[in-house]
Amino acid sequence: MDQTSTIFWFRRDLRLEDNAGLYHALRNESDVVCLFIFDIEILNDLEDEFDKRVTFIYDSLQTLKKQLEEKNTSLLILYGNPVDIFSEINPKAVYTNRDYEPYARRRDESVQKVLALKGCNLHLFKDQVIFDTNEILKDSGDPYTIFTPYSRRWKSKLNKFYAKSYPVEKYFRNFKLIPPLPMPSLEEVGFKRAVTDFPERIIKLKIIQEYDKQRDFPAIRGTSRLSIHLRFGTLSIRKVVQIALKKNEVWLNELIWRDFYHMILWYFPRVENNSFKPAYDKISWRNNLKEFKAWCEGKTGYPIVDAGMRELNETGFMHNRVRMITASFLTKHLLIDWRWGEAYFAKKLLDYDMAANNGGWQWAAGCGCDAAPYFRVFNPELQAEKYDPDHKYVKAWLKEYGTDKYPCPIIEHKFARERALKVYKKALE
DNA sequence: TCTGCGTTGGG
DNA sequence: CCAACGCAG
Repeated sequence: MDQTSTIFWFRRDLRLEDNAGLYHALRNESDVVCLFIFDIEILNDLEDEFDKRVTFIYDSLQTLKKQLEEKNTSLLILYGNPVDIFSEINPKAVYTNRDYEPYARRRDESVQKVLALKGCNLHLFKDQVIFDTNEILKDSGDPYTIFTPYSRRWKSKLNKFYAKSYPVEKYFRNFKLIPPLPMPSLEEVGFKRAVTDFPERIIKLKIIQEYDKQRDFPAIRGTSRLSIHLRFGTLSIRKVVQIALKKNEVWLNELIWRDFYHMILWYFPRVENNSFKPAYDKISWRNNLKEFKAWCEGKTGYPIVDAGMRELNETGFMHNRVRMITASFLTKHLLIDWRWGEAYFAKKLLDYDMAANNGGWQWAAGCGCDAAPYFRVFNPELQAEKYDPDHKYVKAWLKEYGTDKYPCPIIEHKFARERALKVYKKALE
């Protein structure tokens, strides 16, 4: 890499269209070379060599590379530790989009230092969210910790400008002209191809329009299923918000939750391993291994819980209503530490995102900012009656449902509920 | 040299 | 959305 070239570093923004950092790189510089790094620090923690998300990233990179090669440039794909890689090259500048997770912040800080020694700047841009962490604050300058006032401020600040797409195409001529580069195989980065159907990268307007009426019924295709695309940036949040603004305010709220949890993780990175409300770390979790295994495998004897876990295990997806039910069951009925459940979802979810997953789990366990009150214990039978009245969802995922092969409940609801209230209360007094 | 309006850039 | 800029008149 010579000093006349500028690098655009792709991370969780795997698209050319409406990409903030890429736009700025191409507008400010010439000879822009695109780079992706299979980050060994992240990949080493993935246990399953058939990890579906690595396949998704790999396929997205192939698409990206092809698009770039149509423009007579290419995508440089490396494998290793990003700090080591940047210490060995000498570009004019590096452009990239901001990442809010604790590991990513440490990594980017180290990369910035390594580059600074060579007089090279790392330019970071907001791309992942509509409002950056410092753009929605209370009058006091403090971050919000309650969703509703945050969302009010968010909505009042939003205008056409903040949801406007970046016209990246205008500057495509500033890519460095290079012949196609070789692409490492999945095996070379330590993985094998997972055979899975990934949700389509299509915003179905009919579903969005009905979102508020249908989103709670897991048997209905009532949610957008865009989460994986927002996670890896194969879709731009601005594009999605433009549609939400026109079509459905309830759905827009879900996108605001996403900004909210990114902001929370940024200002309170300790939530990665700790309850937002410290008192909740005094709960004496039972952490029974056998019960945890039953929950993971979808063998608790509560059909709605088990169906959700089977859906997760088989597809890497779980309907949001069922995410809340399974999380409530694990933390309240079984009194298993929310971190165990969070880690299991992190391993399995295609759309796994630390900010959203951690926020969701702390919400369910009651220990999060603006969480469900601890005495709200979902009754899995009532939830099923309400949201899966004709058992369509449950039957779709539990082939043994209704037969004598289906297990008896591993715990009785009324007993579990009272035990949870007692244990929580004791920790909080 | 002043004014008005379409275009562009900011994030 | 709003400010700055450039060009026409």
